[in-house]
Amino acid sequence: MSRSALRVPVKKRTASKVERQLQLIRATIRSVAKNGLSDTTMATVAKEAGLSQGIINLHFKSKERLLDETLRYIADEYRSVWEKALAETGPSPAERLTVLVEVDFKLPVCDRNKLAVWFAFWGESKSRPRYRKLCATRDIQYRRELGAICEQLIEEGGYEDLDPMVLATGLSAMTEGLWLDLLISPRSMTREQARDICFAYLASAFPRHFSNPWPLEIKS
Amino acid sequence: MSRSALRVPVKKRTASKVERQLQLIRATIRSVAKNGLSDTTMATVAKEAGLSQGIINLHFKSKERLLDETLRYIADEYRSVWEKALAETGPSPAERLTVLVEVDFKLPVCDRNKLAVWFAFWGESKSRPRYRKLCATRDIQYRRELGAICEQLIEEGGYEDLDPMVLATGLSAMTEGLWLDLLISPRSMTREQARDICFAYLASAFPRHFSNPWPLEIKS
Amino acid sequence: MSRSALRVPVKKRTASKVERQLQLIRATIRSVAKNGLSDTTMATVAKEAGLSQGIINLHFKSKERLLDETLRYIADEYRSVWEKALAETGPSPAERLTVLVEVDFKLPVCDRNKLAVWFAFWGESKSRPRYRKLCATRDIQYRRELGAICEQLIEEGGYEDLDPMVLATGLSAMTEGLWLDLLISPRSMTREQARDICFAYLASAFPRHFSNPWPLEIKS
Amino acid sequence: MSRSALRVPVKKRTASKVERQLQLIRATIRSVAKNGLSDTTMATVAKEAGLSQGIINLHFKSKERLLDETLRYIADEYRSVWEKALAETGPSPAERLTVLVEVDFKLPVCDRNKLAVWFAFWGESKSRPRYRKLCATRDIQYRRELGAICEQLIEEGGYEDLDPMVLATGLSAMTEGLWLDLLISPRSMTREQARDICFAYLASAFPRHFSNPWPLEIKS
DNA sequence: AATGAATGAGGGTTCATTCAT
DNA sequence: CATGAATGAACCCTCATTCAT
Repeated sequence: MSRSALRVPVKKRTASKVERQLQLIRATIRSVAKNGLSDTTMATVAKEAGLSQGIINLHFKSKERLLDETLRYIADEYRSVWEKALAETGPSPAERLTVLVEVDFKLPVCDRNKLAVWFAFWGESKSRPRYRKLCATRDIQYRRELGAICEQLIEEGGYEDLDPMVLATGLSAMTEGLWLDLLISPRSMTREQARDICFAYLASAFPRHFSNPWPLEIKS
Repeated sequence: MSRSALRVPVKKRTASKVERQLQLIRATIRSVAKNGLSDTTMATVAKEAGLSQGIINLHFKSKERLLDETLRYIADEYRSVWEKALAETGPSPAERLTVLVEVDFKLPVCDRNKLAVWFAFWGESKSRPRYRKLCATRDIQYRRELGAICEQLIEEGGYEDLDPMVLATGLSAMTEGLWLDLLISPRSMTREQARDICFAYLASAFPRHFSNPWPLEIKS
Repeated sequence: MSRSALRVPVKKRTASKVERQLQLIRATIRSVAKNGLSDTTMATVAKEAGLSQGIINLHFKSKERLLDETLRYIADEYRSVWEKALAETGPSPAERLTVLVEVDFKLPVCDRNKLAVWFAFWGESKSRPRYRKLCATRDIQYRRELGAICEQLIEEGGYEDLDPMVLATGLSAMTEGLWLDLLISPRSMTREQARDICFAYLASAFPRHFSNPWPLEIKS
Repeated sequence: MSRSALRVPVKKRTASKVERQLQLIRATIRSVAKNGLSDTTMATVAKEAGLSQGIINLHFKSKERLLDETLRYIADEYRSVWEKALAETGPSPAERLTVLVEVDFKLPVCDRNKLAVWFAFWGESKSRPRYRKLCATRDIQYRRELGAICEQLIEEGGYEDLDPMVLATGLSAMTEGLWLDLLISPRSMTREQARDICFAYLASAFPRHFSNPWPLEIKS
C-alpha cells in the first residue's frame, strides 16, 4: 500500500497551513510583548511557537511579512470584534456608544500582550509607512463609526453645542491613552476603571444619557 | 597659494563634553524619529551628528546608555517646561489647568520627533523595565500636579460629583492619545485642534470655567 | 553540459556536531601556531577551517569557549597519550620512566603547533586564572605519576640520597624548557636530541639504570 | 624676562626623555604581567604609568616598538646581570656555574612580573620572528658562556663522558621550565627550592664539585 | 613635551535567510 | 512539510593612532 493512500484528505493540509500561520502569529504577539519589537527575532518567535528556525521563512516569506501579518491580524480582530458587538446591539446611539467603549476594555481587545504589540508598532510607525497605513485603515473605519454614533446621539439628545468629530476623536484618544497606562503601569488601574474613566467623559458630555460611574478610586 | 587660504570654516574638532553629549542626544532623537528605534544604530546616530562611529562609545559607554540618556533628556525637558509654565502662572486652578494643556500642545514638547521618541520607548517599555521606570517617574510627578489642580478646581467650582483623579487620568490619557494621532496621522489634525479637543473635554467637565472652542473642523 | 557534470566533490555542508567542533579546534591550533594567540581571530580560525565567520559562535558560544576547549583538547590528548603508554608498559620503573620521556618528544605530543599553543596559553596564564587552572590540572596528574615512578626507582635502585619530587620536578621542568627550545629555535635541536638530553639527566641521576646516549652534537 | 630664561638646562629635558621611556617600559611590564599580552593596550600601559593616552606614540612610534623595547629591556637587563655577576667571580668553573644558577633565581631576574613577560613573548614567538630574534640573541650569548664553563669544568674535573653542550642545554632548559613553574604555580615552590633543583642536577652530573642541597620538601 | 578628544579599521557577535537533508 | 546547520552582512564595541590644543 502506498504511503499516499494513508494520507488524510488534502483539505486538511491546506487547513493546517493556515493554522501554522496563526500559530506563528500568536507566537509573534507573545514574543513582541515579552521581548519588545527590537528583541523579537526569528529565533524567539520560533521558540515561542515550539517550532524550528526555518519555519517562518517557509510560511511567511520574510520577517517583514510576518510582522505585517501580525499587525494585520490584531487589526482585523479588533475590527471584527466591535463590528460584531455593534451588530448585536439595537439602534440606540447611547447603547451603541456604550458597547463600543466596553469592547475596548474587555478581552480579547484589551489584552496586555496585544496592547504591547499595538504600541510596539505605533512606536515604529513614523519611520515605517507600511505600519502607519495598516494602523490608519483600522482607525478610519472605527472613527467614522464612532463619529456617526456621536452625531446621532447629539441630534437625538439635543446636545447642540457639541461637535461629533471632537467627541469621537477625544474619546478615541482617551481610549488609546488609557491603553498606554494599562500597558506601562498595569498596577495603577484595572481595565474596568479605565473603562469608567471613558464613561465619566461621556457623562460630562452627554449628561442626559450617561451618569458618572462613581466611585473609582484610581491610584495616585 | 597656501592651503589655509582654501580652508572652509571647519567644525570644531573638540567641544566640551556636555556639548558633545547634547549633540549626540539630539542626533539620536532625529534618528529615532526618522529610522525608528530598531533601525537606529550607532552609525545612524553618528552620521546624523556628523561625527565618527566611535564617538558614542567615547561619550556614553554604550548604546544602551545613549538611549537611556536620550529618554531622560526628553523627560527632563518635558518636566522643566511645565514646571516653568506653572511657576509663571497665578494661583487660579482654571488658569493653571489651561497652561498645562497648552504646553502639551506647543513646542518644544509637542514636537513630532520627540513624540516619535516617546512612543518608540513606550512601545518597548513592557519588555524594558528601565524605560518604564524612566517614563513612570515623569508621569507620576505630572499626574500628581494635575490631580491637585483638578481637586482645587472641583472644590472651588462646586463640581461635587467629579473625581479629581478621574479627571486627571482622563485628561492625561486623552493628551497621550492625541499625541499618538499627531504622530501617526499628522494630516488629520493640527496641534491647536488637538489642544482644543482637550479644552472641549474640560468644557464638558467644568462648564462654569471652560467653554467650547468652536469650530474645530476635524477631518474624518 | 549540465552543471552537475562540472561539480567537484564538495565539502559536506552538514557534519556532526562533534566533527565540526573538532575541525574548529584543529583550525584554532593551526591559527594560534601561525598567527599567535593575540592575532588569532574568529576570522583566521574560520578561514583556516574553510568555513564561514558565524560558524564558531554556532558551535562554541564565544571565542573564549573556543579557546578553552582548544586548551582542554590538547591537555586531554596529552594525558591520554601518556596514560595509554604507561598502560602498555610493564612494572619496571626504569622502563616506565623511559616511556614517559619518550612520549614527551614524539608526536602527537611534541608537535610544534601544539607546543606553540601550550606556550601561548602559558604566556597568558598569569592573567587568566582559567587557563592556569586547566593547565595545572594536567600537570598535577603527570607530576604525581612521575614522582611515584621516581620513588620506586630510588627505592629499587638504592639511590638513597635522591629526592623523588626533586627528580620529578627537575625532569618535568627540563622537558618544558626543551619544548621551548624546540619551539623557538627548531633548527638548534631535533626532538630526539632533546629527548636524549633528558636521558643524560637520568643517566647522571640513576647511573645503574640509564646510560649516556652519546654523542649528541647539539648546536651552539 | 623671557620665559626661556627660566628654563632648566636642556640636558635635563633629554634625560627626562629616557626616563619617560623607562617609566613606560616598566608600566608595560606590569601591564603584561597583570593583563596578559593580548589585553595590554596603550590605555592599560598609560594608566599603569599614570600618564595620558597619547604619550606612548610620542615616545615610541607605535605599540609594536614599545613591546620590542620592553622585551629588549628585559633581555638587556638579564644579560648585564649575569655578565656583572661573572665579572665579580673568580676563574673557578664550579664557582662560575654556581653564580650563573644563583642569579637566575634571584631578583631582579626571577621577578614574577618579568617571568610573565618572558613567557608572554615566548608564547607569541613562533608567529613573530622579531620576538624570536630578540630572544635568541639573549640566549646564544648565555649558552655559549654556559657551555664554555661546563667544558672547563668537565676538563678540570675529569668528567670525560659528559658533553658540555648537553649539560648547558639541559641546565638552561631546566631553568626555563622552573621559571614556568614559578610563574604558573607560585605556591608550589620558592625561588630557592627551584634553584636547588638545579643544584641537584649539577650534583648528579658533577658529583665531585656539587653536593645535594637536601632537604627540599617540594610540594606534590 | 604633553594631553585627551576624535577617528576609523577591525574585533566578536547576532541574526535573517538559505538549503541539504 | 519541516528541520537546523551554515552563511555573511551588519551590528556594537575596542583600540592604535592622530592631532588640535
